[in-house]
Amino acid sequence: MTVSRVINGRSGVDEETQRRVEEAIEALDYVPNRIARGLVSQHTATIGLIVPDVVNPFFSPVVRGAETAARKAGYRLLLCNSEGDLRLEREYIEDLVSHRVDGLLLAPASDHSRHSVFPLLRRNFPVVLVDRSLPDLDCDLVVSDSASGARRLVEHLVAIGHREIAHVTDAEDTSTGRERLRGYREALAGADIPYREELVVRTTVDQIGGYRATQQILMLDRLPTAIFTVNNMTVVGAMQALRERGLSVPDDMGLVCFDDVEHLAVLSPFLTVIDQPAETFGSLGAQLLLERISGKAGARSRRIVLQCDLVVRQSCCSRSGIPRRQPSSAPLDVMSGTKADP
Amino acid sequence: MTVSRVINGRSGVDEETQRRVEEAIEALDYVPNRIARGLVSQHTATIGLIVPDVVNPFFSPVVRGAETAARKAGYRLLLCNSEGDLRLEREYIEDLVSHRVDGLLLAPASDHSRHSVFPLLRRNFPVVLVDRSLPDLDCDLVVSDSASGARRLVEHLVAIGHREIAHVTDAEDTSTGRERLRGYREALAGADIPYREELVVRTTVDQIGGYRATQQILMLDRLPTAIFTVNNMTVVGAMQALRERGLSVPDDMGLVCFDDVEHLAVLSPFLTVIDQPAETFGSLGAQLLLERISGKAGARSRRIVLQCDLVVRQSCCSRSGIPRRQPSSAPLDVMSGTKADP
DNA sequence: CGCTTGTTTGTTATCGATAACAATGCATGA
DNA sequence: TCATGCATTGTTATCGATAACAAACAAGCG
Repeated sequence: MTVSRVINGRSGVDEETQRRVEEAIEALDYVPNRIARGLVSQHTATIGLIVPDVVNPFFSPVVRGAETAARKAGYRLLLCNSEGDLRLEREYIEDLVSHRVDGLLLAPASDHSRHSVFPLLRRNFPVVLVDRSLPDLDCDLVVSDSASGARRLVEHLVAIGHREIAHVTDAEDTSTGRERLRGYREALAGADIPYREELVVRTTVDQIGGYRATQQILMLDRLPTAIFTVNNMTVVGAMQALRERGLSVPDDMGLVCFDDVEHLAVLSPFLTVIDQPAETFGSLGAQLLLERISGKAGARSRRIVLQCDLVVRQSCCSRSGIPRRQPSSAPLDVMSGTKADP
Repeated sequence: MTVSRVINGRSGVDEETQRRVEEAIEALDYVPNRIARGLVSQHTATIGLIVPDVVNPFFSPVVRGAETAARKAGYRLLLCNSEGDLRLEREYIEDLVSHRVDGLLLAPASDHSRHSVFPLLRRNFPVVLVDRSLPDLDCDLVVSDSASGARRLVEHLVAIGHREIAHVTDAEDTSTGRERLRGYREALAGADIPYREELVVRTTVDQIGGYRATQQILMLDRLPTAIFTVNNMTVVGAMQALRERGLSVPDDMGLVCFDDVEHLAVLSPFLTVIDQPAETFGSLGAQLLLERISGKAGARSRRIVLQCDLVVRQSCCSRSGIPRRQPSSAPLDVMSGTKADP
């Protein structure tokens, strides 16, 4: 008990005793056991974070943002990679609850994640969703304005002359996919361009999905002049499919997508994209979660919608007949559209 | 006690009782507390992973590899971002120990991390280092053959005609920096090219460091024909500095580095690099750690050195007078050097 | 019938930290 | 001298799960 008092800096310990305790701690390499402390205090100072994939350049900043915010508040982060798999996601959730994390930050795999999250909310377990919302679920969340972003992206394509724009999207079981599709349709409608079913291809939102979807688009009799893919992984697959067919971007086909990639943006500023504030998803999400954990949050759920930026580069604006924004000759041109600066 | 027996599937419980317990568990949303279980069993089934930065495209695969390997063995991962900061790293280590993680996977910030790690080893606490080794420390580790990689990279530059090759390296307090510098010198020596002090610039291994170091190189009276940067972050800064000076890669300056970036490799296969098996660092590191935790490891430390691949693309081979490997005209050329395939 | 054996369930103590309370020693003042 | 206050230290019980052991009861057997 006296040792406990010394460690926690409580008053009422003789100076001489305190010195002796500190000596003993030093001599024995004694480190207090936070686990045991957690048993008493009923909180672990740990939060869980589940993302589909840390390697995805959208999610790794989310992870960093969350980890940094958590640490600054004295919390630790248990990281889980759901691989976008519902079963795995559910296992992770159960495991985290069993580990008594104080709260959960979740980037859901799909709408079906709802079934794993609902029981937590019913028990008043602190949960904050990031990136995607879940239908009919009243829960704190941080998302971006996908519809508006997609609309602006497609409006940009239209403004520079594209009228036949394909869209690679997901299986329509994610809020982001639905919203981006909605933005795409709104932009088309706003420009009096008819919506053509065959130009919208649903797929898994990974590289191979983007590849296959683009192959399917390239089998159309009348090819579109530009492709808008739903995220940064699908665009990679799309690029591969285009290359295999000998199509160059942007000369033969415009290509735009959601999510910027920091590295890429500097080394090869090429893709025109909608840039989401990924790190903020993590830091703000963690902040909301910590507020809820500490009871500062109130009963009402908070839904934060972040705005994204349209970053215009060169991947969609040099089609024959469609003027480029900049002449593309000198190597210096590659600089335009760069975001980061040292 | 009977409940405990049911949960752990032990024998000696009446079927009728078992059914009643299960009903109660269901009705009460009861979830066993692993924390309390850990108090008894003295292990948490949790490992700590400290990396300088999850967003770095080298480290995010390390994290994924470690997380996946850990999960498959029933372990969880506490992720920490040291930001390459020694103080923060030390705090994280103490915190993880205090949380009673069963072991620690560490990508050390620098040689000085030694002082944080040594006390752990003395207490026989399971530790595995990844990416960098620490001087005079007998510890399990997974690193790559940096010297050989650097040598091959510079030998390649020499083979295609470069003789004045600058090197952006770190403050010489990391094993990777030293080894890569050694490889650089060996390659020069092997080609009878004198080592010139002013062509080697030490810096912090981040974007801004690469930027400043390259600026310094560009202030030389006689410019080199190629720059070799120590990793994927410095190369980004180098690219920015080159662009600011209106120098094009590879026409005005060759540029090569350590670490490939998956995204970049497909979207814009441009940089000639040494590709390290990043994910394997994580998965193998976790495997070594789990073996040590379970006592299967034996007293001797295991030091695993992974080989890396030279990936030749177009960032160093078109200097006037230095022939390109491929003529650079058709868009299809951009495909050469691509690693990933769907 | 009494003893052993096996099945099932319940008690107690433990992990490590700590809240709540109890005990100890010493000094002060009535 | 003895009660009282104060500073300091020690005890007991607790968090939740479980190891080790104990108890309760039925069945089988000589």
